Amino acid sequence: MSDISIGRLSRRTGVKIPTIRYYESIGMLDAPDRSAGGQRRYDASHLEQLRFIRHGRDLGFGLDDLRALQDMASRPETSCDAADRIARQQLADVERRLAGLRAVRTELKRMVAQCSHGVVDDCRVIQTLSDHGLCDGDHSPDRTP
Amino acid sequence: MSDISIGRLSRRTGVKIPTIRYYESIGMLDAPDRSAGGQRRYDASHLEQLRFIRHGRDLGFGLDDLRALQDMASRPETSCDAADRIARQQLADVERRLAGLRAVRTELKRMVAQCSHGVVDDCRVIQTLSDHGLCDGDHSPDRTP
DNA sequence: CCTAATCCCTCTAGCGACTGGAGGTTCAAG
DNA sequence: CTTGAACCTCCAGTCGCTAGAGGGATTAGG
Repeated sequence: MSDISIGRLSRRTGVKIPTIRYYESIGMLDAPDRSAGGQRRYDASHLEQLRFIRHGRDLGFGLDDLRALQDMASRPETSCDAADRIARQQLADVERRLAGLRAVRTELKRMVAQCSHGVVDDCRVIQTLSDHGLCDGDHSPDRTP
Repeated sequence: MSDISIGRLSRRTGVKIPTIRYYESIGMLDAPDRSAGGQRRYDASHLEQLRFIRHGRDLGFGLDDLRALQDMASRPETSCDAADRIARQQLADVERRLAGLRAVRTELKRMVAQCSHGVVDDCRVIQTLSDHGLCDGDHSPDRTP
């Protein structure tokens, strides 16, 4: 109905053009109709769908989770327990990462504060990296797998 | 001198075996001597080097940064300004991500708290994802690029 | 109607930082 | 000397994009 080009859709959602095509290629976003010349023509429903994905990504959900949530959204009479579970999981994950990042920040701050701005041999930044014993040692990895 | 096998090195540093080999392949970790049969034999200096990398990774430094820091560590009489800059940058990055994650946590909490545990059509989790207007809207993306 | 500028197409390959598996070799204890 | 654990190489896959090459489509202006 609205006949939106991919560039326009990109501007309206803040999702880059290659990313939109990528989402289509992995089945996250419905394939739109094409113009006579083969260009993608989106409508309001795609806009909505892509905003859903974008918002979910911003909140840190993985594409698999979003697929599941999208799926639920399309069946409004089913129970939302699964959605709730996914969101709670995500929240727990975010809390975990926050805790890790806070510990990391603490150590980075100490490193930076103690740097004497002299020579590498006296530099707290490099000393700390070389010897974990110099720091509290209870900062968990930030790896976000 | 110490003749450490890769498995032992892995256990001592908490770095997985394939990761150790990967580090060697990209030139992050010095290639060790080999046994007569071609197996890697590490010594104390590798242990130290790998702990340096491990600790840096735990603090969220990228491998390129760590390469630079390692390089500096090996030239103790040079100025540590560059090291300081890298660490400050990393700290700024961590602060940015903390801010993003906190915003994300806030919205996730609201989503979860308002879920009525009924049917998808009334589920705040899915409603929020569908319509960004329902939330404050100022949570920045968590993408960690 | 024609042209130029802008947009869009597919396809392939790459990023960072690993992780895992297949299929084969070596080491160390008994 | 045998056995089983540990090691080797090579390749492919993960996640979520992102970029570039080499072309075709669309659209606004003249």
